[in-house]
Amino acid sequence: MSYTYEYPRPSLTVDCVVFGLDDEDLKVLLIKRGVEPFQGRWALPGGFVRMDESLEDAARRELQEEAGIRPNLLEQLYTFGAPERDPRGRVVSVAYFALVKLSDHRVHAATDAREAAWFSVYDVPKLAFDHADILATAHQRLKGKVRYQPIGFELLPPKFTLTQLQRLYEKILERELDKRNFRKKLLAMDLLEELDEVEQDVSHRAARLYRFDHKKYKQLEKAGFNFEL
Amino acid sequence: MSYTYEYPRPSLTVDCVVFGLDDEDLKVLLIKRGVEPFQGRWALPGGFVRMDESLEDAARRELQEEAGIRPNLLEQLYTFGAPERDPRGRVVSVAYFALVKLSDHRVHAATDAREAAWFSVYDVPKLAFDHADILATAHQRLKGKVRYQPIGFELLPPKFTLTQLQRLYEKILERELDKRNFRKKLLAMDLLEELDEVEQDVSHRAARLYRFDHKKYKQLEKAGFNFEL
DNA sequence: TTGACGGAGTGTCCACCCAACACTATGCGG
DNA sequence: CCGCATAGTGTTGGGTGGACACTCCGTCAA
Repeated sequence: MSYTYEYPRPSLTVDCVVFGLDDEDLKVLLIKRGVEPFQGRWALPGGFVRMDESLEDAARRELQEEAGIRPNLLEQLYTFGAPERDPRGRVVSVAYFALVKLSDHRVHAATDAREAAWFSVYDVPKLAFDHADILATAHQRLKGKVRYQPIGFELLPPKFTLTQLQRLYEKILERELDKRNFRKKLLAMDLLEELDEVEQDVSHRAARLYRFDHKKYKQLEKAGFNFEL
Repeated sequence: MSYTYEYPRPSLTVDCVVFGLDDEDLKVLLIKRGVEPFQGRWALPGGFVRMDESLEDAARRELQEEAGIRPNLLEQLYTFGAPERDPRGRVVSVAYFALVKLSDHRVHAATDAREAAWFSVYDVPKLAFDHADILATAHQRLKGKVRYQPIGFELLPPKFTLTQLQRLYEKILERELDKRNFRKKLLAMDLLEELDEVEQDVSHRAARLYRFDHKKYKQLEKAGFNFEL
């Protein structure tokens, strides 16, 4: 089977930068390449776009196939099209940006046929293609976006403590925040539902659990409310 | 001449949303299509990406060819890849966002071989393909971006009055601003060079001219300064 | 020449938001 | 029951943003 065109066409791929958060660090999902080029090198999950699927569908499909992941948040990041970015020829890649709750996915990624693993974004091996550029772009986007959109919650379990949330922001923004000011601000937004539950299995006073109220956020957003910091 | 591949490939195009500003309104550049599909319909300037040029180079080339325009600012906007967006088959388009000083380009665009014209963004004819979506995305980006990056200056002549600048923001943001507060804020940023010149040919007191200091902005930006509103 | 018109240019006050800052409360474990 | 680790809680001062109105100046026409 082959396909013939009157003019030459680039290949089109999608690549995904999937972030997760655990107790130590902000993590990114990588796949070890099984074939040339860059065989054995770590790379972002991704692959060729099929003719009958949208770009976002392609990204979701590749994540499902390569790592068994269904992200909570998936959005287009940037399209990388430098002529020499792939040694096989002209390949243009539409990069996507995804956030997952690591607790849901830690096992999955490691047990798939292909070798997949979470790496700290501060300690990433040498990557295939221009994937280091893509990762850097995504990391920058995360740092910028987290401040004015409530996407941090996509990285936490559904029920979380305010301290967990604060740690999340501290890790992503790479600076320390004041506990009292942080709580004041978050609670004042009225986006967190205070649960009648506390965290379990801790050897000290247990903290109260909260849940992010997506519905209320959508309402407030329509009314012109702006999440910030 | 023909090109054969083992797997099918989408076509890849770039489309450009070029904004300009004149005394009345925010304008966008459109080209009248001379061929099917959508012959005679207005569309964004754009075309196919060549195998040896980057995406941005393709966007610049198309703008030059179709409208004789070299934009002051050109950045990638979003990639549109819905399977049915082009009746000719699968065509994925990388959209670019551009700003020009209309005074430089008003004539050029109208005198080129192809029919090109500036339309108010509030009164655009029915567009070809999904170009209305692309335009809407670009317009939204402009509104968002203008508030926290000093890109408005790319729409004005090199020397401008504070009132012109204020009108620009009012048109883009679609709300009125307070004159004193606006001046206070802009001048406090220390990014405008006060010239020893005033505007000419006005039938009232002439306003002082200013110039945007790109060099100083780059310095301040490195030092962590954030332009805002 | 002078008066009217049109837009240029200028300062203050108040309300709110943000950053800095330290102690008490509670539950667990030894 | 005592120590430890983390939870949880208010006040203050400085700075910023928004509201607000009058005088200045150059042109043009009577």
